[in-house]
Amino acid sequence: MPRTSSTRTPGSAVTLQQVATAAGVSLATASRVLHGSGGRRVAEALAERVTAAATELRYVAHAPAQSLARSRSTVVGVLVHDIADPYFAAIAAGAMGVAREHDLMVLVANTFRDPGLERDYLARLRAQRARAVLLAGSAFVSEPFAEEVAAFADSGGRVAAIGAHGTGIDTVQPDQYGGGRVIAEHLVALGHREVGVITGPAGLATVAQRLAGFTSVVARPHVAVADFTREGGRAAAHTLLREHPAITAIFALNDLMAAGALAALRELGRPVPEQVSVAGFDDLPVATDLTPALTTVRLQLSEIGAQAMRLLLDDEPGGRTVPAAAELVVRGSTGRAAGVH
Amino acid sequence: MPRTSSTRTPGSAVTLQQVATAAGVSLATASRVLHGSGGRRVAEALAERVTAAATELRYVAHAPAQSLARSRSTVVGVLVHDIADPYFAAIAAGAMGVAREHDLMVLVANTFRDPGLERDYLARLRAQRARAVLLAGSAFVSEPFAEEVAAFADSGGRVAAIGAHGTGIDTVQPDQYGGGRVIAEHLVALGHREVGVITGPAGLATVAQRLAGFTSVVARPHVAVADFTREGGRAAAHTLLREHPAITAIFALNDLMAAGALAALRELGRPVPEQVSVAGFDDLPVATDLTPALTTVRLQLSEIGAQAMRLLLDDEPGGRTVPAAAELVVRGSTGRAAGVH
DNA sequence: TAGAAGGTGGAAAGCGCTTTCCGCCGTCGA
DNA sequence: TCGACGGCGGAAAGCGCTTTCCACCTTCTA
Repeated sequence: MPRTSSTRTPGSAVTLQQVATAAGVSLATASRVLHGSGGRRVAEALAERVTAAATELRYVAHAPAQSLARSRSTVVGVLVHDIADPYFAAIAAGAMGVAREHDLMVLVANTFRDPGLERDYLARLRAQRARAVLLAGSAFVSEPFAEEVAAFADSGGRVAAIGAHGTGIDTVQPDQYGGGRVIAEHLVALGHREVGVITGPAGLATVAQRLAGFTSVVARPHVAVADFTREGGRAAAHTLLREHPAITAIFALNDLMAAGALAALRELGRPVPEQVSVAGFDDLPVATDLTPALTTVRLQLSEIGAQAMRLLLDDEPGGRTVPAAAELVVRGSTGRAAGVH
Repeated sequence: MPRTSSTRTPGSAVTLQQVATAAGVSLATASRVLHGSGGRRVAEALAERVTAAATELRYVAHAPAQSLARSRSTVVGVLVHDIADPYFAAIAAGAMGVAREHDLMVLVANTFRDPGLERDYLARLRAQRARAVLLAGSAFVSEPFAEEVAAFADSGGRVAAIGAHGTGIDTVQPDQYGGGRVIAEHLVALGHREVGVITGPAGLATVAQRLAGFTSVVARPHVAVADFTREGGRAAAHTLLREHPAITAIFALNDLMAAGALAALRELGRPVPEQVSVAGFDDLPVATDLTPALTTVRLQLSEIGAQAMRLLLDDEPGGRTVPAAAELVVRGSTGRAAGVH
């Protein structure tokens, strides 16, 4: 009888049957003691023997078998474009905190911004019978993806998203529009009239919303498209300043690109904010460490991720929308427009 | 007969039996066609009927059932202290890239630096029958944790770690010692004699190694302990400068703390590097955006994560050690010691 | 004192797959 | 012409759990 951990056969895990045998009870009893969801009690004496045996043997339940028998798993999925992007990392961390309160494990699907992979991962999350999936990347609004989302929901999983998404699913809606607007108002109040905007890839919902908020105040900014990375922002800033030398302010649609824009201005020897003001969006931790510190819009990303996970896990009917604030944070990178007194 | 996706009963997923019935073949045949690992072929005509039915019904295999039957799962675990920390995010991203090449999903366990949680997650990863687990956090060298690692390996899972770890498991070893040494040499070459070091929590292997490398050159630096965060670094820098005003250089054991140290120096109005030089470790993306840009030690984190995942997934025997380079990157934050000409 | 009611342990039937057998059929060699 | 053999589809036995159902043993009540 394998009693101590040193005598267990390596390579084969301990089963509940072994625990039951070691404790001298039936399989059913052992199951009731250790995972007692049958809603039944077991006599104290037996229960103790079982837990003792389980501890002794280092037993942990075979999760796949459990999922099969209970037809519900203990994993949830989080779909992100790129976990190395601090924006997604913060959301994921918030979501994970809540998941852990519910004793769930988090399967992170890193799509590398590939729509095909996005679908694929969603299908695999369905295969895993993940209880829920959080679409953290502002997904491309493609037909096949929407179908895959529907299939996931059909098979009994819950879906929530950050930002705008189709019908029926829960969403946490950061006030992207309001954030864009408040940055624009801030720049206008400082006297800026020639303004450049560095946007991200078209088709991303967040991009459209932030931009719409901004243009609701500044009707016709000069626009350059970049790919939501620091390098993209740097290149776009160069382009913008070359083609429109009169620009006195640049609004980058996220902080990463704003960091790139600051780098570009440094390279050009144009002082910030004396000659050109720069603003970002997200308020990533890096914003305070830039020079000058970045004026931006604060999204409480970790809390947003947590909130989305809460929506996924309470058992209310779906289709809800929870707003999340976007708050202007003024730091040193914006100032009065050159020539305005 | 539920033929189209619109007539499927919601809430209950499609099973292989349903696909088989729809295709007019047996369960076994359907299994062979769709997941054909039995090493057997099926006649063309039948195979086509089966795949057609599967597509039609949007069938995806029940992964837990598959894991149970095959007694091997398609998930791997990655254990990190905090996914929101760019250090771990980069490692995780690298690991995920390789996992995806192998068609594996990644379960990310965020331990929030809690040793208890670390153990707990490892047990749950074992419960999931994760094929392998990557210990990305330089784990606390605690006895119970080591036991849990052994239990995981015993039950047939592979284990790899970044940085120093017990026996038998694969490890990727960034040259922490060498990195610490090279920073020290750099500072000494610049004439610094009074040097402060901001270390992390004792018990972290990386901390010990980086520090050891450093002190192999600078025997007795002034040491302040912080908790590996920007705020910790900032506070520690203040302490260091208050207690040892003669310090002309600060080495923070990671870039996050170095960013904090730079902030502290800004607050004190001490110019960097004219009065005080600052160096970090890791070369996170933020390093180039600090002012002045940070002198640091480059670790190719993403590649390190990828390499570790490769070790986990090839089928070579374990216990290997793969070194990873640590390369000095000199930027603007270090300069000649004040008073040295 | 007997019968009902309530509590507790165990046997067994799945959960959705994989995979080993088994048996059928057609082909080929002697 | 007949037996051996190879190829391929299907039946069925698990994989490790959960949970229903049944049997048994105590109480408690009339």
